[in-house]
Amino acid sequence: MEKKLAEALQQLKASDIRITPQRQAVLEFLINSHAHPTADDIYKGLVDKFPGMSVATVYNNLRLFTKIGFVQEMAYGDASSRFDFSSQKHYHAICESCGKIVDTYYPGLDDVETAAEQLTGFKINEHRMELYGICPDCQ
Amino acid sequence: MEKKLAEALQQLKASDIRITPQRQAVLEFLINSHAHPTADDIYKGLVDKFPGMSVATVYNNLRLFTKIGFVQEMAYGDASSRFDFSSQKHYHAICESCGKIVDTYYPGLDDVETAAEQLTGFKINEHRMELYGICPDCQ
DNA sequence: GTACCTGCAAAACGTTTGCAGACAC
DNA sequence: GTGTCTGCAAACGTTTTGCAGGTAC
Repeated sequence: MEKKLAEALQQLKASDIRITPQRQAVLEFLINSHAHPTADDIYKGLVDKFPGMSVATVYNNLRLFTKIGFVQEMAYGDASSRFDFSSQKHYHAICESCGKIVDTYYPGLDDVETAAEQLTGFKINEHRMELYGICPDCQ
Repeated sequence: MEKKLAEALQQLKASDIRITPQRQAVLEFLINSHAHPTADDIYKGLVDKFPGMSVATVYNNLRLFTKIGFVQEMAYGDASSRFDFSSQKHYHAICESCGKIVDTYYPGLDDVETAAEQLTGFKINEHRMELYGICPDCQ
């Protein structure tokens, strides 16, 4: 875990992006969180440690991290976007009852991309998938 | 096309849902549109024919249609949701440059659902997939 | 006639922006 | 010291809400 953070910080430094305490805290929160937090979750989680913390700062950094590829923004129907520190490729199983999001893995869906390229003429870079259903707790 | 509309109206009638002119117009717009319109697109497209038309009515009906399964809401990052009259299962190819959304088809991804069920314990009902890339026009 | 639907306006909500001061480098 | 980042508050755009009147059945 600490390794991921150190790697990420190093990449920031290499890109001439300043490492402010707030920025590092947002990054740390994302790496340590397994709950796909919203911007507000992150804000609420950090405002104790950083009393003056602003939501704008959270959004600023989330946008930055998304742009450089550290995190993925997920905007699934719900009111607010969720953010995912994506270290490896995975899909999301979303509970239609309680809204919980669980990571799930499935290999070998790359041929979908080539198939779509032939069908649409797009040059596909990546794909995402969401599986909707009922989680064990809600069944 | 008219067939789809008639079928849909019949299903509404069978569900004891009133067929108001505005409701029918929203439905018709969705069926005839191949452009995955936003709520505002629909409103703008209908306000000429229905001078008093309210956005609230558009949203009311979109929510209703989503609930009974006529349409799918797509909330992909953009500011506003898009709505898709889904007659058959398909996926979306989204251009990262211009935002265009094109339908694409790919068979036999149902085993992903069963795999996810075993991994997560979810009872999966459906899945969606988005392919991100660059469309022919933007390449 | 009655319940549901519409239109209107205001409000709520998540997110973005402008700006002045602060701070990482 | 400089340019970027932060915090604050106001603004923005989309969506929701409450309510009074209207209309499909």
